[in-house]
Amino acid sequence: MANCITENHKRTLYSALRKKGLRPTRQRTCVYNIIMSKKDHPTADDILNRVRENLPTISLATVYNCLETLVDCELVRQVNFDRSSTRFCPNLTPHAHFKCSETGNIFDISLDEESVRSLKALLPKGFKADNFELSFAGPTTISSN
Amino acid sequence: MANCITENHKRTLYSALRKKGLRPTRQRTCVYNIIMSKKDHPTADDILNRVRENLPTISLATVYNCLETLVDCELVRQVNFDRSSTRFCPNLTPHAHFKCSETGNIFDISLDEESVRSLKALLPKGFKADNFELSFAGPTTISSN
DNA sequence: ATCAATAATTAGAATAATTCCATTTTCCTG
DNA sequence: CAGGAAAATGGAATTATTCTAATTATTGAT
Repeated sequence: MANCITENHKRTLYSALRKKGLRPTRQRTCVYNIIMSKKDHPTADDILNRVRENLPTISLATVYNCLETLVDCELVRQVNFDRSSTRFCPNLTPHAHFKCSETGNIFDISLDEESVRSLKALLPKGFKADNFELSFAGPTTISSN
Repeated sequence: MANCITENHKRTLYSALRKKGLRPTRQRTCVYNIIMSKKDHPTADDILNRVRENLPTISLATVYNCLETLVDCELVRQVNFDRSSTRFCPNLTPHAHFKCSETGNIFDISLDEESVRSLKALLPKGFKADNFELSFAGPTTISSN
């Protein structure tokens, strides 16, 4: 079953890479699988540690390169909270983020089409949003999503 | 007239600082005035350069210290776009930001009470937002606000 | 006004995250 | 399977920011 999911991911990854004339390397595949296999928001360093279980010699620079590629191919998303390390997110559906002020946990807050439309409607004439980022911070009683 | 505004700011600053038992130093006053005197989104480095016209010997560390103090006192706001330097914002009213993908210009998009309420209403039960950040990116035909 | 106590400023070193660079390795094509 | 392009690698470099230890400024009490 886990393999099944991975096979699906493989196809998604390969076709997205091919579309841009990029090669499906072991490193890219592994970084992508690691991100897809856990619905959280790891930093590049987290990802390095997880990937090293499979590819012990991968370097941090390569992790950064792979992540840049995956973001360019719109296979994963980048999330920034203030100045802390960039985090990476497997969720491609429209959503906001909530960072718990007590635990630091990050939650995806899914947004339906209507909410996205009303968000973009906040912009006055002359502004056209290609993308947006909405993040909340505060306390929560929820401990995981 | 410009002096008038500055006098107003001085009062605001002094009382906010006093409330926290902090001293109104020349550096803090100058950094605050510089930020209030132009409705843009300068980085710490921008602020250093502007402040040095009045206080040629101020150090970058002091600028960072002053900014931290001003943010703590809720006299100015901090804004982050991706990983680029933190920017500072004199606008304390509820607003979003729009970053022009062509020029890099940053615009404040003001939000009325109703919009703020509907933003916070996007959160499911169990989440309580102390604050939020909403930023858009894309092209615009507007050249300055 | 002066002084001591405390807070703030300063320059430069240190840190953290990320990017750059030069070299080596891998992958694809013929 | 050889040659060329792309990617991976380790380490150095860069950028933004914070820390540190020494100096200076501010304040409240005399």
